[in-house]
Amino acid sequence: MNEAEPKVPSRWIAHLDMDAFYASVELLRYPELRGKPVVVGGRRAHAPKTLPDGSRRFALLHDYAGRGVITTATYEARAFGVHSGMGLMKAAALAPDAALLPADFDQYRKYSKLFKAAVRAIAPQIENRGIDEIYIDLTDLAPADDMGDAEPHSGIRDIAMRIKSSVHKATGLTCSIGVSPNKLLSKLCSELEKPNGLTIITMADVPGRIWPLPASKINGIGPKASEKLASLGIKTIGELAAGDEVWLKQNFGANYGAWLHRVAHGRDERPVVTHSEPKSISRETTFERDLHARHDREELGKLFTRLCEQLASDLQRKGYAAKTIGVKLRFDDFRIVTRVLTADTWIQDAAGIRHWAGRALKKAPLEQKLRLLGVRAENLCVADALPREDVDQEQHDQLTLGLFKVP
DNA sequence: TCTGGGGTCCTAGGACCC
DNA sequence: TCTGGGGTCCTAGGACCC
Repeated sequence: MNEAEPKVPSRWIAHLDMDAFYASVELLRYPELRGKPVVVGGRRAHAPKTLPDGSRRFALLHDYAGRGVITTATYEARAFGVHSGMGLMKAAALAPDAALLPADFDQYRKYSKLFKAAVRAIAPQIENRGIDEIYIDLTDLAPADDMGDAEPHSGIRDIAMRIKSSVHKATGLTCSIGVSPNKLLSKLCSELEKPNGLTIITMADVPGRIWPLPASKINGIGPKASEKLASLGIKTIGELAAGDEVWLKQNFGANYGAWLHRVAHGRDERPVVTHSEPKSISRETTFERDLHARHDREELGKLFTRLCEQLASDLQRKGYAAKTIGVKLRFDDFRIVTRVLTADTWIQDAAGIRHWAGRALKKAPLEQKLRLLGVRAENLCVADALPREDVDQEQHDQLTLGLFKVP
């Protein structure tokens, strides 16, 4: 911390993370599962059944067969070593008796709106980071004498406690909050006392509380970068901070190397962005079994058309038209290929998406069996800002378009 | 029996225009 | 005739995040 800090006004930024969000929402519905290992994931088939006596029967992890992954696990389930992203089949070997619930995104969106509204009523400067996380700029709410490194930040602690209590009152759910001068540090420290935690740090705490953490905890240092860092003898954020900036740039490129050096010292000037427009909207599906473009042509054709219809409905519901349509394929060996095409009109309807996605698909190699098919709309614009005649509404003949014909 | 679905951002090469 | 920038758009892939 010998280098001069950038001359920016000091800020108080909070990162709020709902505790085991999806699983916790499910426990509100099924309180009898409280205290037990529960995982959320997979598809519809395993919804709980209500018995004649009113009690409920839950699917267990060891009964699962398929390609699903864990979306969230309760802390009781995590104790068995399962975690989000893990395949359900693998998780079943670790925690066979854990209850398995299907994800119910409508319900999670409802609780997401509730907790965000509760926070907004106290602190309106909110940046969405997905369904269960937000950044909050508390700078304007902080007492003037609470800025800087002076302890104990009682004013900012009061505000954070009020937010936590308001979220709990609105949803019955707990969250963890980290507060610091920037988004990077707040994200790191919101995790330090999970669940139901509150952690406040300043730049002076970086060596003591941040440097001992693994470098992979930093948002933006994923599996690849972590592995490369480890191969260079760097495991912790402190070791990264001790690395020479020129050396980091040589190993990771000018941009990423400079960024690594900055974040290791806890520096981050990114603002809290309270509004943004989507850049792309997509739909994709992993098949129950791998499919071949030729042998399973009929089945693929139906799936392909359905994805296009779902995407069109998403676009229209959200009020966007797209100029670029793409497809995504995942082969049986997990290799991913994408192909996109930019149209000469704005596209919003299923037939238009099907037409351009079909043309994009023709550019892709299709010898290998497929595991996943996806359709994506990019280059979006707000549809009602467009002259009506610029939106392509003509009905394309689905029988003659695309590779996967529909019977 | 490995490994979902929805996103963002960055890089890099080629086309094309001035 | 040859050499050469810069800028923008399009495309493909990949890392990363929730």
